[in-house]
Amino acid sequence: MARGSTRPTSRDVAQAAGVSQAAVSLVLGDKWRGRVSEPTAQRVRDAALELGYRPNLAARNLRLGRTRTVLLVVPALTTEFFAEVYTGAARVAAAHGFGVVLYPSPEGVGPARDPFASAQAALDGVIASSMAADALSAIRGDQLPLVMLDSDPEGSLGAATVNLDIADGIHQVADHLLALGHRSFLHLAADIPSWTFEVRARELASRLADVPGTELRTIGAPISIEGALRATEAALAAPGPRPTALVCDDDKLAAGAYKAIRRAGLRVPDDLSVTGLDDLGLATAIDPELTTVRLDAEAFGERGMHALLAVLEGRPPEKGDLPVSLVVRGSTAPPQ
Amino acid sequence: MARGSTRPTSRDVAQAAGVSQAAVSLVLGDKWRGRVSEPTAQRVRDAALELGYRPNLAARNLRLGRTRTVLLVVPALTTEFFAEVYTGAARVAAAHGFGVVLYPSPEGVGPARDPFASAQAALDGVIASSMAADALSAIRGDQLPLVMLDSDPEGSLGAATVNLDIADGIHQVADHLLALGHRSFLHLAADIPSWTFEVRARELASRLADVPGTELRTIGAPISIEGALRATEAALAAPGPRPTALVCDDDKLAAGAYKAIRRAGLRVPDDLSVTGLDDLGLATAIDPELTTVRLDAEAFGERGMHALLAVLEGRPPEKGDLPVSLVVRGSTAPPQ
DNA sequence: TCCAGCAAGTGTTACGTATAACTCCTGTCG
DNA sequence: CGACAGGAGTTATACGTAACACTTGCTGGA
Repeated sequence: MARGSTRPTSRDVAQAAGVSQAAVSLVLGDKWRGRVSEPTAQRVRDAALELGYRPNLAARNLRLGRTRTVLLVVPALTTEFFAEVYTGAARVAAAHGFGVVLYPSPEGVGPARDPFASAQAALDGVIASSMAADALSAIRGDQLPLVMLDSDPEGSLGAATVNLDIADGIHQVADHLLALGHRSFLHLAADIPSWTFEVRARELASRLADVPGTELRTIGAPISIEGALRATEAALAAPGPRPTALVCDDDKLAAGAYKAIRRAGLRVPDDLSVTGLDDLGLATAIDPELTTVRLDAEAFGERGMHALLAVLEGRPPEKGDLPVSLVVRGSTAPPQ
Repeated sequence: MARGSTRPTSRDVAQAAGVSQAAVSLVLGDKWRGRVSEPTAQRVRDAALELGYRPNLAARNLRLGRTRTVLLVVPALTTEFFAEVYTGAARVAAAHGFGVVLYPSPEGVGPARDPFASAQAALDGVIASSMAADALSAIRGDQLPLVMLDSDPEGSLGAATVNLDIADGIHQVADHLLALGHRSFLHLAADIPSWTFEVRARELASRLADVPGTELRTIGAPISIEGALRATEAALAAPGPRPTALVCDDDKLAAGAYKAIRRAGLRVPDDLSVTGLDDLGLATAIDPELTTVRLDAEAFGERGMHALLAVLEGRPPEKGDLPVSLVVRGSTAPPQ
């Protein structure tokens, strides 16, 4: 608490305005129509302003048994993707009188340990990315209303899920590369266990399986430029015919792959076409600009918050995946 | 709160263990040495585990008058810089039993409006980046202990400040470019009003003023790849001799400048040397890799949290700026 | 023998708020 | 003229926790 004097309470305001504490609560809680006269209400408001009164949230939360605060559990914020998810969620939340507290999994890769020890705030609900899924047990233990982002709709133990249509995105990537004439593919996969990445692998393999004469190899890498660089370098140094198309699980991996390709003395897209997924700012910062799948992160966050509000009010959350779209840029071309 | 049954309280645990609520509080609060016998304490712990008891934080906060939670106010998390600041701050906080709640200024550029309406958590203190300085008035109004990051040590109204030695970083950049033989400079400045950017402009100008025959022009841009691209394009299209060195306020601006330079048919570093500041992952994702100033964001966050803890305990915070270092890569070379 | 001192607890209270239940007063209608 | 409806408040209480002050039984020293 502040040094020196203590913060004014509703009782202090009441005394200053010459009314009871209950009247202050009524007026400031906007529930005074027909209970307090207008002049008195004004006196209370003036006194509150004068004293710089701020309600004690701990007391209010205790009294009401709810906090109007929700937790957003995300992997580390090393790209703007989850920052935008937060923006969308926070906007919707604010419109409904809720606040959003962010819990970024500390090291980016490892799962969140105990979001409730760290985010000391008491919570009404949780929105969690499947990339931080290990927090799930603690959350379920608390019986908190839960919405999962990009998570297996079947395996989420009844929690509501909000998903991007990643499968469709991967299909579009595959179709685009196939149409260009590519037949030999390398998949640079994120080596984080998460449903969203499983979908990429499954859908890519399934789409290519429909086309006779295609080849698909897969390598894993941690989601970082360094990690992708090393994995791609190793793959390019491997014996055998070089693939002509490199499908990356996200834009950051693609940026790392670019570096490996340059170091190997090859060029994008002449020697190797590359695709990403996310459409971060990074996608247009690298040269050539990256063909990638655009995800609407803000809409994702909005939808997540809407779903959580629905759960909190006992309504069924909206169904259906969020659409994504392929953005074709300079990193893909027909094989030589 | 959870649907169905209500959460167990310390009184429920007491009843299950056959002791008083006070005993439960003592045992679980780890203050029972010499007050409760070991067997009884164990019974209480078992009962708590059995019932899945979690203390009600609102009640605890109300009782104790503090929350062991601090707020970190940052500009939007569109780069990993503030994500790392958070990581550092959260690590130190956790070691002292504190939690950190993040308040990212919604739109990235605009200042935070009311961090306390959104971050509903009750707070013991605040760490704020100077880039979100408009929140200051609300914070001061609440008399909350405050630490400012990268803020004017003189003008911060007595709040503790923790700064990176940006001035030294800019000096190193200037000296490096001068040593290479550059005399005609362009400064791509972030057009956000913030002390940290004022320092860059001031120190660059002052260093160049020491060397006769140097020229310095400045252009402003919003901190985004698009913004930097447009500003740099305009500058390159301007009449008069082209500068040979482009000093950017941060790496993101440098990435945008790269694009403008490519579009103008020029090359880095042959036609134009470019420098950044931050040493984000982006710095090595672009080609050629960027000469930039490395900031230790995690150490920055740690230092910020240490300073806040010091303020909370009435100790004087550690003085002195955090060192930075120039990282020379491929984007700088002697002028042709 | 008696009291001090300690272990092992229990009873009670306060934190600041929101609200249900109550009181008092004034004007109006049957 | 009496009763009653509503306006304008007030009083009292509970939310769950932490901690202060107290009790009880026992042991050991004078």
